[in-house]
Amino acid sequence: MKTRLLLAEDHLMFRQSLRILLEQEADIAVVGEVGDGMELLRCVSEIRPDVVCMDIGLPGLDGIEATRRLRSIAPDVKIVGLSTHTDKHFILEMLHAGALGYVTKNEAGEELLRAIRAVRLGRTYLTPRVAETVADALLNRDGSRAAAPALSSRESQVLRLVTNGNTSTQIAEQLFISPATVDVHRRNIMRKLNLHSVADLTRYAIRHGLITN
Amino acid sequence: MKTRLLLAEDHLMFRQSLRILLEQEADIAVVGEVGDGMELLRCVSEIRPDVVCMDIGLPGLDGIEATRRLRSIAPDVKIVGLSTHTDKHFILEMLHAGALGYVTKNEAGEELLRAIRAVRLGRTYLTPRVAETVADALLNRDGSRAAAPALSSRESQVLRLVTNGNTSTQIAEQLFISPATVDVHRRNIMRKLNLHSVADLTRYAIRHGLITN
DNA sequence: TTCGGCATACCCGCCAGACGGTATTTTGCG
DNA sequence: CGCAAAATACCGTCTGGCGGGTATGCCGAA
Repeated sequence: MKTRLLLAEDHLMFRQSLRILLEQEADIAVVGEVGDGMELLRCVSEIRPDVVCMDIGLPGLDGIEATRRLRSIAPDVKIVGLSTHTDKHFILEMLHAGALGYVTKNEAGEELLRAIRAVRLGRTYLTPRVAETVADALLNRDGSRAAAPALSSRESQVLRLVTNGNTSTQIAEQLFISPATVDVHRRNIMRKLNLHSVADLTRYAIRHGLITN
Repeated sequence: MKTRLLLAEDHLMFRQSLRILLEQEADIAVVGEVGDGMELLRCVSEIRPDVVCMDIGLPGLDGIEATRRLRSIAPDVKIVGLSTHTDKHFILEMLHAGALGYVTKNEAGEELLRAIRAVRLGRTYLTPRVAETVADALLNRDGSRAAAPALSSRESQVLRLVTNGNTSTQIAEQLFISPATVDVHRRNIMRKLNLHSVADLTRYAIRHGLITN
């Protein structure tokens, strides 16, 4: 019995070529392709795949949210996260949402095959590189916090102001606190998020909807 | 005689599967794969491909700069730009740098084949969607230019690197120019755009599709 | 109650960002 | 060919980003 696979990936060209790669394998049958999260949820009950390869960057409904919902409507469908991101944030969110495997697009197709075969059997599979990232996150003492490096409300506020182009002094004036305190907040934010420049912070803030663009 | 093709694409998995897709064609032979821009420039004189499929998001040396340099060291090699971006900035920069074709990853593999076959003959090929974007850009020149004064290609490149979290020194190393020059570029960018912090630049770059999020 | 997280605040230093000039070479275009 | 623009490069100054400490009071959870 072949593994029934569904590809959820927004880049058509990648999806097409990945399909060809996967169908060269004797034990895998690609039974469907979708290009966005809503489409995935609509057709999964009809297609009944064993495994879904889920890109994180899906339009409409992102891969993490799609995974969460897919778990609730079809708990026996196994999910492999597939992404360009090596960022631990994405990996942990994806696993927490219910993915059993995670592979980055930087890795060989062989890795994806391993992941598909493992999750098919209900096992988890992380590529060595991904596993390393997860291990690092766990060893950083904050096992629970590492998944969602939650900022305090004050820190979020400072982050928002920093990424809107304010200097520490300007922020201090707006919040009626000392510039030194703002500085400490910013440093704590950077430590928590493992980011080290205003540009990185700004991209993070936009990605997480803290500021509008 | 088959078209000798070289793939320059940083995501290994996409590269592998694209290779399989392309090699199903009788008139195409994939003669090499590289994962970054410097590697491309090193091996192109040895491999002597007819056509290079160039991803814009190459690490080390981005696709636009790699295209520019490739044109100077091997002018008879035809280049197809390949990117996730549909933004006119990227498309125009890439074409200006010397690419004959441009295809986005959102499109079918068939489009890439058309582009490869066209540029092999020295013709240009833009997918309909890309052509539309280019046409829009040309027609809307007044409005867009007035609102946002055009950056030179070098300036766009520096802006991209700055807003990706690089320091002037790092940028200088990547572009093989002096940090002082990078500094001048950044100041010119800021003057032209009337922006005065890295955070502002980053939001601008994201808003205008110069960098991904 | 003790420990950790949070918010507040300050010390230090280093270096990069921001902004002001000036000057040369290269290049694109009419 | 000649000009304008771009790209290259250096000279300053000064502020702020960034990271290393340390310390205080408060609060909630173990």
